[in-house]
Amino acid sequence: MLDIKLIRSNPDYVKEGLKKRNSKVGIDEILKLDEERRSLIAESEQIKSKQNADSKQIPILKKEGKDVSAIMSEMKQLAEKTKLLDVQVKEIDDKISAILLTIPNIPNEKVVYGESDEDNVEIRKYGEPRNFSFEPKPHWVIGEEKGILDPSAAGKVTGTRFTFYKGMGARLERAIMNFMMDVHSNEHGYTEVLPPYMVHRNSMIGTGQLPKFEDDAFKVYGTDFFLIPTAEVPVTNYHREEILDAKDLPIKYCAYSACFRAEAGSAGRDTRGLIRQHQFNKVELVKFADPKNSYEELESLTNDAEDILKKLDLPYRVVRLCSGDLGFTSAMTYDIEVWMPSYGKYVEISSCSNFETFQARRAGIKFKRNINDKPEFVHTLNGSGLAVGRTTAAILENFQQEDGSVTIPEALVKYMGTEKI
RNA sequence: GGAGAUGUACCCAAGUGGCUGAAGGGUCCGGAUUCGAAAUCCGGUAGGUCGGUUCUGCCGGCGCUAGGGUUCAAAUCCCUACAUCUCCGCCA
Repeated sequence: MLDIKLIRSNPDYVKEGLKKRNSKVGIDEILKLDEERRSLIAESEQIKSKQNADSKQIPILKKEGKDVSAIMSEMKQLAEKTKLLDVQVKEIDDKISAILLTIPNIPNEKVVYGESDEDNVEIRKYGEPRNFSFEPKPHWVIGEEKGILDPSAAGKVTGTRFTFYKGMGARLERAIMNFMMDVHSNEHGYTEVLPPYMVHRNSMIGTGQLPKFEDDAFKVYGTDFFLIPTAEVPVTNYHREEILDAKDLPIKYCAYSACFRAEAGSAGRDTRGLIRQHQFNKVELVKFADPKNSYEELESLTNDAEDILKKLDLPYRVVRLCSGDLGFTSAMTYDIEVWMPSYGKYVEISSCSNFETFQARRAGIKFKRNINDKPEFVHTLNGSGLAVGRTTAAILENFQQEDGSVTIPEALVKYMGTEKI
């Protein structure tokens, strides 16, 4: 959510920023409503001030034995008037916030204009895609041949875009999860969190999944809960409606969770394999940072995610998303893309973003520099550290051998208890 | 799922319709005492948010878990929701 005061005081800056996203939103309408709102508030508060002063007289006059019926009936009229005004203010408030909730974040100035992921800017590359001396198989073929991935059983039990992992496949997924959590909590200084997998509507609004993207989420029938699309939602909302202490910043959490996405609108894409599932595992990194150094925190968060790929010897590159590919809530995002032989290209495995105050304002997450200072909104950041299913896929594909086996990256051997599968 | 209790500021806590935006503690800040400190004593502040403004201040609205309602007037009465605790039931 953008700051209404920013829109009020500098509408051209806001419009300019949103133009990058080709977003046509009602800034002018907001300005009009805002003005209307403030004039109604002024009127209502003036009356209330009189009400408060005058009704204090009532008990005093009563005590003196005077007649208060005249003043009481006058107060009644005032009360009716303010009630009416307050209803109008509420209506306008609702309209304003409904619009505000659908306005995307303003991109950081470093974010270049672009239409699609084609225009993303490559920042750096690590490792080289392997030259296979044989025809490499896609991970879904490896998975089927080795009996470690079974999407058709999941189709029978649940439906499309679900997978059973089995035997060494299930163990590999679990090994990767544990490895990632250990690295982030032991080496990178994140506090481990295991969050709820369901959240209520306000949490989804807080991190920006709602109200605009309700079709992408799974709603739990008969409740007001949503299945989390990412641990970002519960973990960021962990500090909702709080005022944090500046000396505790940055606060850093890592969380494993299953993630649930309806994937509305991606019918026919990535239909095979682990790339696009309704349910997948992910380790998420979340930071609450001082606005003064949040972009440094974004760099280090991205590095923390990259470190996993380095330790696993997987080739990857980092791109900065252009405005057209940037998520609704983000001011700036680095995608980390791992080399996926079956796709013949780099595929997203992590998305690391700085939301600046966009989520903090929605979720009410503030901090104070000093005890007597006014609270300010924190900057929230997050990134996958990493998507586990896609990591499994990348390992199966990148480390497959001609004889059909898959060697296990050194760092995972102790978690797997074997050097190859 | 059933029954009951509770929800007041940073923490504890008083308060059943009007002079209570909130007693009293604690915390915190300043001072006295002391070589210094502890203890003690004196004094002071009370969070947040939305408006206005002649803007490092001042004025006003809201605000006693949240949302509604009754009333000229609500922390106080009524309704709903949520959370916490205790007991019962069920259960990994």
